[in-house]
Amino acid sequence: MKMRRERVTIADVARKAGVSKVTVSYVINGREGKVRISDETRRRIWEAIRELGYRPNAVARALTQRRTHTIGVVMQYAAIFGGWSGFMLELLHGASHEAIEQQYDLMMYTGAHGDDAEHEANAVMDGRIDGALLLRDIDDPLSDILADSGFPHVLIFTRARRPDVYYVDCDNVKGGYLATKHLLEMGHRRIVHLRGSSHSAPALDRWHGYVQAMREAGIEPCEEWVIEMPGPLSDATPLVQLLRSPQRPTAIFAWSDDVAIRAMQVLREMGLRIPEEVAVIGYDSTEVCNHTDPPLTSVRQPIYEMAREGVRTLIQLIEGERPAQVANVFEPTLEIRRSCGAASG
Amino acid sequence: MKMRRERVTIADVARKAGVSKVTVSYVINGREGKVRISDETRRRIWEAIRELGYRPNAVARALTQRRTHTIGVVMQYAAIFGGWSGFMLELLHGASHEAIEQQYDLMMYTGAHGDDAEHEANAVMDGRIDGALLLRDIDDPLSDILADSGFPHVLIFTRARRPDVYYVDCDNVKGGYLATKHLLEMGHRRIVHLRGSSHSAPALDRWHGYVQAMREAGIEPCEEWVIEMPGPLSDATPLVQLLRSPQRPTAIFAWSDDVAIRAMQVLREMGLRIPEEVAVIGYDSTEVCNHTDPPLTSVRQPIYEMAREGVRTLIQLIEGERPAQVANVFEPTLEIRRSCGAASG
DNA sequence: ATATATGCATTAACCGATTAACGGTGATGA
DNA sequence: TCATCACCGTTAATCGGTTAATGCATATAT
Repeated sequence: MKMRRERVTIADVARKAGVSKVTVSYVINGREGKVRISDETRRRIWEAIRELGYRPNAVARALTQRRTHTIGVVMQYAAIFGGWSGFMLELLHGASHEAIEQQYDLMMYTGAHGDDAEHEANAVMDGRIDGALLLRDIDDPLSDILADSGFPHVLIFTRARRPDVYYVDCDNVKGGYLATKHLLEMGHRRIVHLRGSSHSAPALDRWHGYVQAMREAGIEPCEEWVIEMPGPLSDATPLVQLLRSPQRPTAIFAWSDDVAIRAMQVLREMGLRIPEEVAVIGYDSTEVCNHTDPPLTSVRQPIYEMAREGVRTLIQLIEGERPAQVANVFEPTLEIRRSCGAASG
Repeated sequence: MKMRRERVTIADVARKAGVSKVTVSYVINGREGKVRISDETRRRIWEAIRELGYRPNAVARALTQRRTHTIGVVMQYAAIFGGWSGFMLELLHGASHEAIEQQYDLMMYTGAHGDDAEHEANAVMDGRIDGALLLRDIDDPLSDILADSGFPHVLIFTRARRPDVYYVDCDNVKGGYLATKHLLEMGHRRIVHLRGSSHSAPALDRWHGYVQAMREAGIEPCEEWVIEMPGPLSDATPLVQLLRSPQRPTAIFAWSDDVAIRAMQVLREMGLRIPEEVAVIGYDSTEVCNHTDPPLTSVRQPIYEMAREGVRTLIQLIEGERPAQVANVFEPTLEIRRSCGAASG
């Protein structure tokens, strides 16, 4: 058993068992009803499979069936793995849990292969996956190409631009509103928003929620109060400058937990106490929020469940069902910890 | 462009361009030298490809070439995504970075499909991936099966049991030693070790490093001081009990960052101050250590780089090279923060 | 005695590509 | 005039499976 054996094919098994390839195929796949196989033959075939150490080739099978039982998770950049919160981890956990349960495998695409959308679409639709979960920007053309080709896919953590594209999202306007409202209720007026990328629908929506809450409170948020900070490694000098200004903001609403954590770091370096001098609120309420100093109040979206739901929907599409609702929008909830000065709980 | 077109194959392109399939194949793959194609023909073929919206089928290609340009990351359980630290995130970041750079795609396997090793081996060797990166227990039989079949694979974050199996690891005995030594140098004598699973080579090695350092200091670590706590959600009552005993431990060495964070949580709940009453040290020194309260001193292994190195080695194996050294062992370093009372820096 | 059913398995075609080997011009050189 | 070469491409086989249609005994029904 130690040497590198030649590849064993179904033909080898058939030869050894003294039957045709087709018979072996039927036995392996348990296609009773189509064709009948005697117990004796079945036994001989399994024996041959065992003795030869035969392993079915999924590629060959995929070619005839035009099905791989594999789904892809397509991200915009590999850098999303560089986040400080466990967002991506929780997403993958949910996705793989559901995939395993439904006997699907997972492939990961992180863009930047051939760069342009057409090339990415080629990679996605090259037959290796039956469908894709897209974690992409709102202005990304990939979904359009897939939709035009009738390729099963579901967007997650964003809305879709087209009415025929399935997506799983959380109400980000409401989330942004909840966060800002909480700060307002804690008495803050000068609230800075650290916004995500302008290509990200969640980021834009959360920002709108912020604006809405501010206006509702009779405050017109000025431009300098909205700082684009897509990731924890983004340039923080605009924030620092703002914190040095005479009319220093008293609260920060960060569009994601990791950016909030970065903000807390900045505050600490500047010697500003949280939440006494500046309150901070994050978004996603990932596990890390429980362990920061102070624990980070954050708006929760049920990442794990949303990812599972995305996979569930995708598999339905792959298997020819049409889930009734194209949009699957979860509700965000506020999870109060300590970074905003409210009584935790 | 809106309707779901039928699958376009290379034969369709050939027909439209008025040439044979083979000619199209040669043009697409730029196989100059093998066969000569006139500029005019080449032009017609590309035009046909564009007009028909042809996308090459990677499955068919993989069948003939017996190559998919895809590698698998094989984990033991999906639950590894449930960790509180960004270990898995950093691993995936490094792995996908290197894979992208080398034009490979990534598949993820999280075990538990058919359960037993033979089934898992079938899944891994079913032709969809060219090689695998294994993140598995030390007593796991999967690597043996792959090795016996000559299937390219590399173990990461563990050593190998066989001399012919490539692996990328970090010196965990030394890491455990470093952590314990640091606590000893800070004056601690009653040091508890929160050990990982007994199936995990890193966990066992770190434990041995702990024992070694303790003995070197003339302390025989008693059994109750070593508590098995593989994950942050493991039962913590043994730890709680130990902390309630009259001879309360003054320091905790956790085998991973997330377990260390859990320990800090327990300490906080018991009203014990860190590091004044109990010092805590973790392992991996992931990003989260910078943000905990207090920042967590931890032994660093360069996860990102190790993952890249694993992929690099794997691709060499796939492409027929034999990297000189089978074992690739990185050095751990101590990263002092605040949770042990030492001057941070 | 003939038709029908049942049990068991086979043959042929196909999935969508790749690779090795060969073929037919027209121009050039001996 | 015949051989040789360059040029441009084709034919046939193959990768490792699946599916539809068919074949051929033997047993049972009419």
